[in-house]
Amino acid sequence: MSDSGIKNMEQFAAISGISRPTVSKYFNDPDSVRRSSRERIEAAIDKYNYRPNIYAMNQNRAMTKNIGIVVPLLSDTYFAEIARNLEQHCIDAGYRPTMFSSHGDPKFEVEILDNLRSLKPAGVLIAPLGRASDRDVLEKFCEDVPTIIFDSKVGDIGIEFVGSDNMQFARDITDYLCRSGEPPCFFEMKTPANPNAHRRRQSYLDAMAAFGFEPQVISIEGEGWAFEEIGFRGANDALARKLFSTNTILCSNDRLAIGFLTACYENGLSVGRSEGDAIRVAGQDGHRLTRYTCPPLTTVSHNYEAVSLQAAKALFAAIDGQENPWKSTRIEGKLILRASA
Amino acid sequence: MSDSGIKNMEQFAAISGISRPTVSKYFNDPDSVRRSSRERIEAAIDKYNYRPNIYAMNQNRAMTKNIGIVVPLLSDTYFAEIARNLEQHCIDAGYRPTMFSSHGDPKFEVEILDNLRSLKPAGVLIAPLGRASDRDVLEKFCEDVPTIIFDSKVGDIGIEFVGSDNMQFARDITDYLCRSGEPPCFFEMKTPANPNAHRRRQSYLDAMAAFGFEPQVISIEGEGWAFEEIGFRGANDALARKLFSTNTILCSNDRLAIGFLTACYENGLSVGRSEGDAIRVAGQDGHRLTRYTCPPLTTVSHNYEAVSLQAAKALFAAIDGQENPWKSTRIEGKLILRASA
DNA sequence: ATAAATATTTTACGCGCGTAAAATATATGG
DNA sequence: CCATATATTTTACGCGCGTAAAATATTTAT
Repeated sequence: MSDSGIKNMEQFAAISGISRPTVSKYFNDPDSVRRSSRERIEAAIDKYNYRPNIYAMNQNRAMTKNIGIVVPLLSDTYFAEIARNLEQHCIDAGYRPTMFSSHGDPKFEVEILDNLRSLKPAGVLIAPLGRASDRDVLEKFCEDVPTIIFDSKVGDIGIEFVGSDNMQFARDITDYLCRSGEPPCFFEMKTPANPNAHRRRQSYLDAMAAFGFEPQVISIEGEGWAFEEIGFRGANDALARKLFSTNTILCSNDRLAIGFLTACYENGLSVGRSEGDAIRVAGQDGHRLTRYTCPPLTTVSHNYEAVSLQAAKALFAAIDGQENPWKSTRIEGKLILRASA
Repeated sequence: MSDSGIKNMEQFAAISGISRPTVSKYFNDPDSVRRSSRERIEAAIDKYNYRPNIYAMNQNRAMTKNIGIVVPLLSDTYFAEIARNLEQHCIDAGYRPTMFSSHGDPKFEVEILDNLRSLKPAGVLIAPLGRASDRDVLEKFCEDVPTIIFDSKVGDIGIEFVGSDNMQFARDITDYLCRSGEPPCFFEMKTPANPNAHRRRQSYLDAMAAFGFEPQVISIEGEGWAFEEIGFRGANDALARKLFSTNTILCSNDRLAIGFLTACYENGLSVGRSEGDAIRVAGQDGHRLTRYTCPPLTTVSHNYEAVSLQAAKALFAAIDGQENPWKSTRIEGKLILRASA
């Protein structure tokens, strides 16, 4: 019960006693052939376990069922989670998703886009690197292939943009922190990889201004994607230098916050919102593990499901030929109150 | 500067003034054509930005440069990390790796293997689901495609097996824990997804016997891959029922340990090896974030680099035609002492 | 039962490229 | 400058499959 010598559809059709094109039709839609043909083909499949070559199939197809999903870094849990969601939606809708990671490198991003053309995808869902992306290449790609941009907006290209409302994230959590204790200092990377970081900072500044509080932004050094380590070092340094003017820290993202918590722990600072606690720490993103930090981290979670569903549906609609005007959707996150703040 | 109407190598060759097969040769090895031809081709590439279709290329190639990398779950950081390593080795060696995730589902694993045949890979690196895998399908696949099995051994199939020495992991850390304090209880899932869990338990039992200590295994309920949650609930339950006979817990893996730490925190148990601490907790795997738990987690880390390098090299050798007898390599992990134990 | 309408299968060609074998161009030796 | 050896390029065909258009089978109407 495996590939018993049958190497292609030609041979398979021969032993089935049916012409190859009919077999081809069967694989594209089993109901498109006569019942008798179908039964003979299925009997042969059971017997020889034949499967058509998916790449050859797509070679001369008018429209493939392929969908490319591209994210900056699959090892980042946020992207892994959203990519996983998108993948599932594609599968449920009968598409064949393939995932690609740019590894945080614009060169890879361009290469992936080039390779994607070979796949002849019906559509593509991409979270661009952001400011590091080769904008011209991206734009040209969007002209040629139905593409949804998600997470980081890059101009008004593609079918539409879907992402989280990062300004709302920072606004809501700043608001909460201001009302429940000392106003927060904002803790971020000086040169963030993702453009959303800038929106969060700006929104923090706006929210603080609305409250009439003096904002304080601590921008730490660090390159790359090892955010926990960067946050840990930055926090150690900032704590040693007593840089924080209040006892409340809002981190630009959860991974920085995780590093921050570790620094607090090692400096003997008890984190939390209770009487005896020395410092409050909050993050943003709704990272999987924030429920399991010590203490559990207060954060604003992306609405992963809504973002991925909106992006997927928009792509499917475009593939189905619907011509909608370009639009940008930013979905609200949800404040998750835990012990850390 | 993008695809300016040129849709295939035929057209590209025409405007370059060179025959298509020569262009084909160029893309397979730029030095295999006359310098003058090469220059004309490269000028045309600059001008029209043409790239051959990678899937059509592989259609009738004697040997592709494709390598498939298959893991049970890309969202698990251990697999994400090892897959990332493997991917890099493949790229460095001039291969084209493609990553696949079985999503913990044997059906997907079989489907991936089917699709992989369409890719005509030069070789495959796969971490099977383990006991859930369809063994017959796997075995048949290994007969047809040069395959290295890593992480979980399934029979003696494939070119060779490379994994971590899980028995050494549990032995060494049990040894350490016994020497540095009370002997550990073993905390694990009752029905682990990965067969290595059984090796770790057995090795714990052996090590305890060697010391003459009474072993204690706490096997908790829980299905799926949400290990932190499973560990958290199991720990809460076990702590409430005072199931642990000593103050030291060795978790079967780091993700369970992360959940365990959270349970300790919420139960007011201070974790660590200092005088005033109530409990010691250790994990196994060397999960990325164990450095940033509170307290940082003592664990045994996989030698990711050695495992992935050995697996990749073995595959490359097999692809190059070297006929080595089947072998199994288990690479030692490294004890990482931190504050939790 | 027969002609017309409809469903299904075949024929014939194409997709984008690799690759042996044949043809041609360049290099080497005298 | 010509013959032979060698480096390159072309010719011709194949890979595994999709898809219009033509051919055939089946169903429906009369």
